[in-house]
Amino acid sequence: MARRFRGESVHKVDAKGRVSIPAAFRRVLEEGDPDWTDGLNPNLVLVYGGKARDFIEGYTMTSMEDVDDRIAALPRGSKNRRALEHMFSGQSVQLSVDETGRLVLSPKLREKIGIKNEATFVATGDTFQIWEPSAYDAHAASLEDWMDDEDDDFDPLILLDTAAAAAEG
Amino acid sequence: MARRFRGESVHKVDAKGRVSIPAAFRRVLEEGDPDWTDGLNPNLVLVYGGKARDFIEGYTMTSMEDVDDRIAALPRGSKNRRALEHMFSGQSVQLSVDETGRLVLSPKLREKIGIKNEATFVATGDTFQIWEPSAYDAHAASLEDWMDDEDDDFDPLILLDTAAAAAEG
DNA sequence: TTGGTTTCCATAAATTCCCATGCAATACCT
DNA sequence: AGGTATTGCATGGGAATTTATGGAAACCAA
Repeated sequence: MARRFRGESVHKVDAKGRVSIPAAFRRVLEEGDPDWTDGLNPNLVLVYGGKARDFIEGYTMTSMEDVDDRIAALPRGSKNRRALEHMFSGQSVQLSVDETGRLVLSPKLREKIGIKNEATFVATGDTFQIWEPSAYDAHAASLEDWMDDEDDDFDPLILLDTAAAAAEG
Repeated sequence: MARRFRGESVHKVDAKGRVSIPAAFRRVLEEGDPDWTDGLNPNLVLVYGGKARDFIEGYTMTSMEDVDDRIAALPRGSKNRRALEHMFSGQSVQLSVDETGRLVLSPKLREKIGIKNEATFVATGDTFQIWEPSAYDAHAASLEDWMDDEDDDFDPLILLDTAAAAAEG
């Protein structure tokens, strides 16, 4: 596994849809783009499909290739394969980071997740997500409250205990 | 299990957020970073998530990989997995030790645990913790008081007995 | 020609890099 | 053994870069 995305931060989105990508994420995108070389700007893929998802998902070039390969391994014409192709091929865009470290979110993408002047970038391992800030805060709060419902000095790592995890799902 | 962190010490935090990492911890970080080689500076990951936690947790690269792998082994989309991803990917940073053995705590991290000019580093086995000194002192005192409540001739090693540990939590 | 796109230029604030100092711990020499 | 040179560690300060963000000008497709 290559270097992972880590961290979360909020950035301004201007009238043209430009947003700075967190600098730390740029390093990961660079490593994850086979065509990238020092001085160039890395490419990436944004997936905006999934009606129920209220975020856009960002992939490095290599992790997207990996997803494509796995889809290609499914039986041709199967329902699963077609659904995945629709989402990852149809409902996605490839673009590149610009000279100043920004990417441009087209009006279509902005509307999809309701972004206005700001966007929250969140790492999720080998991909990252772009959210409308308040939607993200609500989402994060629900996850955190759930964790805190446990013992006072609950250690989240307990969730890693496979037995417990299997029992609770 | 690789070499473990041991000991505790207090260090100055300057206006830029720079803090020296206890030298002994650096050796562990070096051993725990597969990319490290003599002359280079080791990388590490700081986890600052967990509303209830009043400390930041430091991981070596390999122990963090281990955590990531264990999270990846949980069912995709399960609540546990999402909560853990949120905490370990979203609420974490990867950074590297600088030339002089320091790391930089961003304002965000300092605020999280209320650090001003000093930080206490505490070993906890395969990870270490960074605390605001007085908060740590209080925490340590409560642990010690708890042990003192036991019998006069109480041997802490009794806590190692798995049956007893499971029964009392 | 109108709205959406790119390019190119500009800048303040945050972050990294480089150099410097006082000590403590250790090694070295005679 | 006694003293001296050497190395490592904790901290500071300032300069050099990188970020994040804004705006004007050149493009373009419909």
